[in-house]
Amino acid sequence: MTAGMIVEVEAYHQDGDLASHTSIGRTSRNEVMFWEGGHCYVYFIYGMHHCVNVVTENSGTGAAVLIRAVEPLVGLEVMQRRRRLGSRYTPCELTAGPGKLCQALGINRSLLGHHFMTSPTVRIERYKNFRETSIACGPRIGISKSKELPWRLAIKDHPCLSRPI
DNA sequence: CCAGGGATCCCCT
DNA sequence: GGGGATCCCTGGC
Repeated sequence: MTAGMIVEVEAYHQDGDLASHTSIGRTSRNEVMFWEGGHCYVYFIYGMHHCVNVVTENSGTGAAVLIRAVEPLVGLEVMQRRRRLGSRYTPCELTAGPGKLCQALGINRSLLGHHFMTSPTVRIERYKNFRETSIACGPRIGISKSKELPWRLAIKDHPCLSRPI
């Protein structure tokens, strides 16, 4: 088993967000983003990487939160093998980035459409509470449209962020 | 240390 | 037929 604490996310929404996969309407690719909140939306990008999202909102609304960084907590040796890192690495390198964390946690499209509360292979549960003042927000990364939306959220100054916020 | 480019596949136009 | 919610390695300073 591998596990970690989510430390950085980005929100995507059908309404007024041209960077969202759902901004073009419902297609076979983005279908799961229109399901009930709590489902797992995984997509493959740049020919080599997976990204994992938690669907949000009610059924019929195309919205999700992309998980961008995790602090690794359980199964670090497994993560190291999956990431194909040598012996010199810092724990955060395992999971500080949306593609990296999918590789480290073994997430691929076989999990597409699973539910994070009921799936036998992937789950999200409450771990810690953070004050609102310890959360930072800023522009999302790697997009060209709707850049202005401050929908990247992260734990302030956490060492495992994909980039400082 | 940083900027640039290649890898490589799926889905939409 | 082409772009993309990325990553890693290279080359130049």
